[in-house]
Amino acid sequence: MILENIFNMPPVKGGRRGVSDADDEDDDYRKRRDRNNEAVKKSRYKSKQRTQETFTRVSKLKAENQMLEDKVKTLTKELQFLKELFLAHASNAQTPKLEGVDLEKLLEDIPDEKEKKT
Amino acid sequence: MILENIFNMPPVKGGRRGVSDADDEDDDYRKRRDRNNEAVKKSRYKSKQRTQETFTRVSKLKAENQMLEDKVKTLTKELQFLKELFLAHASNAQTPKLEGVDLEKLLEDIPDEKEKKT
DNA sequence: TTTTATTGCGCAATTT
DNA sequence: TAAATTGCGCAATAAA
Repeated sequence: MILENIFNMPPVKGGRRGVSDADDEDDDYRKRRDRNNEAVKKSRYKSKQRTQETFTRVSKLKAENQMLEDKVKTLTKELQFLKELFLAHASNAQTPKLEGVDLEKLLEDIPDEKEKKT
Repeated sequence: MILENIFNMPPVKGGRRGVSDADDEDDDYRKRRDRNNEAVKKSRYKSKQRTQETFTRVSKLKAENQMLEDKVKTLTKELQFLKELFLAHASNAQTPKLEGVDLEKLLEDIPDEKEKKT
């Protein structure tokens, strides 16, 4: 945690460190720098990928959301309709005012709880 | 588009460019570098902000989505129930099998198409 | 301790 | 001409 700089020693051209080392350490340094530079590229690439995916994710979720909202709207309307139908029938069993409606079609339109995504 | 380097001239210590310029240009250079460095920080900060917001966006959308799915599920069940009720009544008007159900409560539970977000 | 992964930062090229 | 972006390398340091 102190001043180790174990990884990289700045190119200290003037002022050798040990005694029996010519340019071996320089090569080592370069080698390490190059490897790190590669790692950096890799890391940044991954990062960009994630960001991109996140944006895509937002798009998908927005679309899914829209679909669900439409569905809720439709279901609500159908329920509203049935509700009125019921009330009418209940309050006046002898006057099937709405009885003539396309009940069959309505029942067909009822979603069967299919379409379950994630 | 060529090799202009209009913005920054690398610190060419040795080898003056003009003749009547001592370190004015160096100061200029520094000044420009510093300003650019600031701009860079600012830009990267904004970038991170956007990324962060995007992540937040995903979370919110996911939550909203979950809510909508639950709602659809509930509405579907209610419709399913009414559907059966209807069929029972239609096929056998004299045998109100399901008539005893908590119709009132059901009707109350019906969403009133409120809650319209964006 | 060594190696790889992340991150902040500055330079320069390029874009706006 | 200045500010905003972006690719890139260095070094510190976090994570393996």
